[in-house]
Amino acid sequence: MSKNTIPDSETRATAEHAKDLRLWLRMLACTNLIENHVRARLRSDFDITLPRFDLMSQLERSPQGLKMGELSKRMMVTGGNVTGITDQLVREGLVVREDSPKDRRAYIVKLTAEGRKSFRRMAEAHEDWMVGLFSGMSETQRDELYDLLAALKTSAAKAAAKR
Amino acid sequence: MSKNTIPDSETRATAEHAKDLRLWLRMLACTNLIENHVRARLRSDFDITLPRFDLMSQLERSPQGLKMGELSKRMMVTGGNVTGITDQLVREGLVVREDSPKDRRAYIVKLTAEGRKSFRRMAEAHEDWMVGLFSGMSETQRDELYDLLAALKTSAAKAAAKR
DNA sequence: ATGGATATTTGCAGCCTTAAAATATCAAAA
DNA sequence: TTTTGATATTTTAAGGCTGCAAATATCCAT
Repeated sequence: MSKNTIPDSETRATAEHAKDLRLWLRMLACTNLIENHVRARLRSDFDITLPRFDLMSQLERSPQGLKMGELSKRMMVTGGNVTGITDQLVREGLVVREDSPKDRRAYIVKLTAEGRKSFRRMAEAHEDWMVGLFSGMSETQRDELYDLLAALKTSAAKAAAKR
Repeated sequence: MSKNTIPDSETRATAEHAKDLRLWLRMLACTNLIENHVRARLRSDFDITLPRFDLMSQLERSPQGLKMGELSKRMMVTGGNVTGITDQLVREGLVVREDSPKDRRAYIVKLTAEGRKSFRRMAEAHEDWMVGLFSGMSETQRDELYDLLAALKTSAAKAAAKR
């Protein structure tokens, strides 16, 4: 009997294995749910895509502007990618590329006045959506989740770095 | 003084607002980190994309097969999409479309023997990656995270449904 | 001045996505 | 039985994001 109540290390390892997978799948489902919702609303309400919103969001946090490479790093996408997204935003008059005074190879991307105004409006709505999406959780739960995600970020970053 | 230590409801609401946003951004960062890692490894190790892997994963969990519409619902993507992904997998001999005996409009998609074999191999590696990515968290932390995500899923699903 | 990094852009090819129109079939009402 | 409205799926078309590799331009240390 005790042989079955206390799983051997092999069984135990497999069970832990499956648990991590379920954990990930649940997390992915949550994120997709929220992300899809946000994408849809950004499109329907503001006619903008998530990557473009993200880029503007990075710039808003760095009023002095960011180099393309910095954007690439922060957004975790390749450089060629940032070029395309930036092009589009420039076309729409929401951001500008300025020559870097220090480095003639580099551009510094900044929000335009209109871009800043536009972003603020979207960010406000975005925050409201978030409040709504998380409103079913208690403040304690949200705080705990926030802390656990910090632990996860550390763990995953470390593991992803190897290899 | 006490005027500053106890924020009025306006300030408080704004602070809570910002917290939800930060929580989401952190969650998104975590998910992207893991997802990008998984995508990269699926591609480099098995030459497959995440959506295709996901579709096979759904089928593995439903050995009796699934209709296109069910796949669409479970994967949270549009129907036209499932068609494309399925086409590709059929071309590679990993899944088959069988006519539904009940409903002549519908197909039932199933893994082929090769598809099942192929998926099992990938799933094993996938699980190992997960174990690695979560290994920096204690079992307690992972359990807590799992439960909190359940709460989030409920909360977000409810909020997303409105509208 | 030379050679090796660095910052970006470009072009390519693949994939995913939505949206709307087209097919085919089902199921129930008239 | 015919009609009609819903359902299941595909097709088509247009738009965007993505990574990767090659091409440019510039920087910096030797």
